[in-house]
Amino acid sequence: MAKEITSRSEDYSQWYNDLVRKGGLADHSAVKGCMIIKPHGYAIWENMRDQLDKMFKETGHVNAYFPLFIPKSFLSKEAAHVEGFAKECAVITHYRLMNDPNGGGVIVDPSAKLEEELIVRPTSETIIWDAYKDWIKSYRDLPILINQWANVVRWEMRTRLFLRTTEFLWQEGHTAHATAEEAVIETRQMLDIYATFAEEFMAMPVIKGVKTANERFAGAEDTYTIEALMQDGKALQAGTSHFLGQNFAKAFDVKFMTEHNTEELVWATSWGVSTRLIGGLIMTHSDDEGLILPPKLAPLQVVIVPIPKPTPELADAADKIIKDLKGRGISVKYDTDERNRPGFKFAEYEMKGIPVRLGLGMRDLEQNQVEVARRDTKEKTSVSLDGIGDYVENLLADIQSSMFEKAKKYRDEMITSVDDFDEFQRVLDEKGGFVLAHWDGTVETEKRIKELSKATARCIPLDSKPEAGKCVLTGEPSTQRVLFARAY
RNA sequence: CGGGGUGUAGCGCAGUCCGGUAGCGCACUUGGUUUGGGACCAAGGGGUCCCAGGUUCGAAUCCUGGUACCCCGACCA
Repeated sequence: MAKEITSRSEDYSQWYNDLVRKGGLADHSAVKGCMIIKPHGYAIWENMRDQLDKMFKETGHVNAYFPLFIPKSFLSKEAAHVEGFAKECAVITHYRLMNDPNGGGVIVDPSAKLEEELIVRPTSETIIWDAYKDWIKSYRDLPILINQWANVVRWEMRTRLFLRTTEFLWQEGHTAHATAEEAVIETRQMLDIYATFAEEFMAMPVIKGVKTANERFAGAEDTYTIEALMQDGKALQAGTSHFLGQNFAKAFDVKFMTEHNTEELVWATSWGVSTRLIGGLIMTHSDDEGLILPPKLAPLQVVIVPIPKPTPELADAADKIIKDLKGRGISVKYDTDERNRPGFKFAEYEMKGIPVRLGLGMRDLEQNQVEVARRDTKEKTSVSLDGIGDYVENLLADIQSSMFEKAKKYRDEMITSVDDFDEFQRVLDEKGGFVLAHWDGTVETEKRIKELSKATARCIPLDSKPEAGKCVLTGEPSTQRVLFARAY
């Protein structure tokens, strides 16, 4: 009728687009590859942001803000970093417009050319380390544990709402340490925070691991990642935490005096997650009826729908429920909109992924009960109004955990160990998901595997045990299995 | 950046081949009847047909260029 969603089986990409658009999360904007994040989508981001921010602060981090524009010369100071980002930077060349003397609106004023061009940050390591150079003189100035919430721009060739947009919102942590050991601990700590956030709040199971050299962040010594699996069997890199070694300290000449009066280079980390997480959230849980949101991140957790329409009696009953739920910190709305009938509202709230719906009509009131519908399983039950608060509170917790369990069961079933390349290819083609395979550790083999199978090395899982074996492609010796998948 | 597709009312589309002054469904407005899973009847309102140029007496339709989005590849969070 009003809003049809393409089914996942028919066209997975179109299903995703339909959910983003019809679920009210985002729209395309007038600028290529950029999106308008609409209130429902932005509210999810705000919930993610607030929770992560809390976790960052609990571990001693503070927020700051560095500029959007970076002098072009900064980017070229770290060789690997330039290599990684040069191809996707937006460049500011002028600072003024003027009326077109030939008519036809405004043109760039050729006399307003910048002495040094500016780039729009694709990430902020360079401008931050240029500042750290002045901030860090002594071991007493360390560590610096700064995070910033910001937008960044990466001029990608192909974009998809939330998953890869030209401009996106994220947080980037940038820390400076006196020792390598401390920086590594920080890198791993932030990876753990991301994993905890993904699993406990997004209900999205992830595999923690370290990236292969080929997949590593430009300028990092080691890149740690959390990898999630989407319902179509493709992997999604959901967050990364980098041990940057002394690469940026060298590039920006950031040294400090130790307590032994020696001069040493500073050790660094950076770590980030972005609005891409929203794409991961959608593709982990949602179904053909619309979004399914975990209660801990849902902009609205409970909606009460009067049946067939609002009346004073129903309003009284709803008020009592609202008071009870709000006292428990549960967000709830009583839908008094008389333009639509209940059936329409049911479909609409299902589309938007509201975890719990309470259907309240006179028939229910006469029996002192309410109809409770959970979005994740679409189960409906009638529950006594006495103790409804306890029931809903428990139900939300149950939805949160069962969404995680369901996603984890699927993910675990989609991890396949393979020992020869035919099987490697066949599993990817017929089943999808993660493939655990031996690899000889060379970039050449990794690239060859990608060419042949479209699958990339996602990570070397942190919990993997050393295991002697032979590379799935070359037969060369290998000491452990690596996680491969086709990825977003 | 290559290949394919699409752009017409808020949304989804027909009309384009074969040029003649724009239509359907949903949504919207008004009135009425309805109401436990996307209500029904009636009467209305709403359009630079993506943009710019060209051909023509006349262009949504033909030609040229541009632009945006979608799908598939190469590059990436």
